[in-house]
Amino acid sequence: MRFDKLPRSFYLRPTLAVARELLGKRLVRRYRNTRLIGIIVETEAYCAGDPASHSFRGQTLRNEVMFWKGGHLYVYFTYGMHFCANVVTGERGIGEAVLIRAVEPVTGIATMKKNRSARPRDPVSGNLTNGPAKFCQAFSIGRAQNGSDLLGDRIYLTEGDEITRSHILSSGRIGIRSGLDKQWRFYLDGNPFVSRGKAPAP
DNA sequence: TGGACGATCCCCT
DNA sequence: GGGGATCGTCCAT
Repeated sequence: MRFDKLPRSFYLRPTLAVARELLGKRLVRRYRNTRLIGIIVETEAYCAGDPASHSFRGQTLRNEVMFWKGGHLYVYFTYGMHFCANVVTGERGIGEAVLIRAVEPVTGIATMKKNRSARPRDPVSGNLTNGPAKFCQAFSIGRAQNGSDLLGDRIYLTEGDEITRSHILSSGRIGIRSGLDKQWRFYLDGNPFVSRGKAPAP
């Protein structure tokens, strides 16, 4: 197989390294006898001691999965209507994760469009997965996927094409009110599937 | 038990 | 560029 599944050891490393190196990796979602695949093009890191992180005030029922061992999927519900998906990093009990903010659709685009077409406006491919909640909707990721093991067969990550380090940019994270000084958002320079979210001024 | 708010998105002006 | 949708979660009464 050309694109091998990422091993557990990939996730058990410093969160910022994982956030950067997730760029270019392929996310595979088995869904109704088909396969949805996207290349990760934008991530954000949420670390221990970080006031912007859900884990900052300790473990609760909601953020429990964030404290699991690296290589699990933490899915949360927000704004009364959206889901966002994170890759848990580090050892059990740490509480760190990487938010998947955008992917480039590769396989199963027709299904992604269908999943996104609950909205009246016809989604075009550039508007399918260029935001954390859009990606979850296109890939049909919701509450049932919270806690998924990324070393399983339903949702997992694989190697991708090599990404040149100089093609990776960083910025402040989007949509948060604290931790604005941290340049913990990573994305591929010039990739059209990166979200158009407004980054806080540096 | 209540209220404030959120790691967003979409539509309108 | 601004506001509304919409509800689970958490913390303060």
